[in-house]
Amino acid sequence: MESFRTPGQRAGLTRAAVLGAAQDLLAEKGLESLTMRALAQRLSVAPNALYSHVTSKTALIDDLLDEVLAEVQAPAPDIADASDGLYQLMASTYDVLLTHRDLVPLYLARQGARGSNAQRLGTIMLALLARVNVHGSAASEALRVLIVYTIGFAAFTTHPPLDAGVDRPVIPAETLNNFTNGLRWLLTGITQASAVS
Amino acid sequence: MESFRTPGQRAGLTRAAVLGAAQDLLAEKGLESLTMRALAQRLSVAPNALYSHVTSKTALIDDLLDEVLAEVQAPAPDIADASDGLYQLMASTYDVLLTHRDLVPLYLARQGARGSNAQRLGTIMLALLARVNVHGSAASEALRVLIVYTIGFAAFTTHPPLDAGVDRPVIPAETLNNFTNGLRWLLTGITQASAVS
DNA sequence: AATATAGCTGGACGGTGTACAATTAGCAAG
DNA sequence: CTTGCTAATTGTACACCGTCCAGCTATATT
Repeated sequence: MESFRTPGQRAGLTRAAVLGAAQDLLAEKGLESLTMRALAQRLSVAPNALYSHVTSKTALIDDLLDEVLAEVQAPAPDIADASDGLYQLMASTYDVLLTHRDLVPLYLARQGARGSNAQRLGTIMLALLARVNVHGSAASEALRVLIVYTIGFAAFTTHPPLDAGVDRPVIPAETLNNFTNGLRWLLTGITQASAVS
Repeated sequence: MESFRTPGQRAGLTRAAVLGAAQDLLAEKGLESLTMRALAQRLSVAPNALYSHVTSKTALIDDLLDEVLAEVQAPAPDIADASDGLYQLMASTYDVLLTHRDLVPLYLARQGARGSNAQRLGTIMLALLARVNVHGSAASEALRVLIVYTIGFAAFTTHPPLDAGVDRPVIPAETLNNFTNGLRWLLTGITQASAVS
């Protein structure tokens, strides 16, 4: 509990170590417990020490969000069926989000992470959309719809939904079907719309 | 700035007054400024006084969320075209959400408000879904998809999206089109799926 | 070897939500 | 008309939060 170091002595912290510990703490104790003080304690360090490696808690979380997005498996932009590529990408995103349940509300509260990984995924999505003849503003619209839907659905999956009293047991596999169904609806809608215009 | 009342003297607070002031404060100063102390000051009352009418800040916000949902204009359950009824309901919800921008992130972070108004809307939606031959678990799935999509889209509308660098000006009318397009995709998907099964 | 830099600690500041005890206004009952 | 109970309100305070500032010193730079 007490301090082992006197001022001036180093603890060998790294920015990566801080991010990693934050991710662990989040996974173990949940979002509410992710506090700068708790994080510092886990690293056996004074709370202020963190600010040598992270400019603010907000920035820390932003980095966390983008770091998670690195796990998303994106299909090659030249995949045979572009529409299928979009499907795979969103499905993988959904999957990744479910393995980091506590972060999901943050994606929403903040806004979908402008980090480099997010940009990478965005670019791939736009490329795929272009291959199904969706360009310009229509493309960014479709992009938005897909992202919204995926993150939103993850939010409703991870945290208990409202349920207007129908059937009780929320089976994960069912929920996955639920997600993929809606996703397909959106994708057919997007591609059909481009066929008309 | 100072206290006009001595302990024991009443201020005539009501639960409704507290909720109302909270809503005003939110609209005027934004989410960050909605603090128990600020709320108390606006009502010329000590911060603790609020706890005679509200059990916690969380509960207060929950009530706020549900109160806003009362503004949603729901179509009569026996509207001619049930699918159109769903469309109108979600469109109205989207509209209401946009007039309370600061609450939107809260709907997501928390989870869609289990209050009485939310239940009322849920029931109506299920009734409409039944009329387009969607029942049981499929119905609650569809319900979830529609809610997720609407709230999620509102979130991306109110708070600046990420934008992978295409076109700049985010015209509200365009965004509305964006929303209604996706909504139609979902609705056709939902109804078509029921036609198959 | 001298000096700058950057990591760390101690301590503090201003903010938050909220519990506790003491006061007293308003109302019901005698 | 008095008495007493309940519930609204205040003052005070606690524990916690994110973060700034000043000092110390191990390390990198010159």
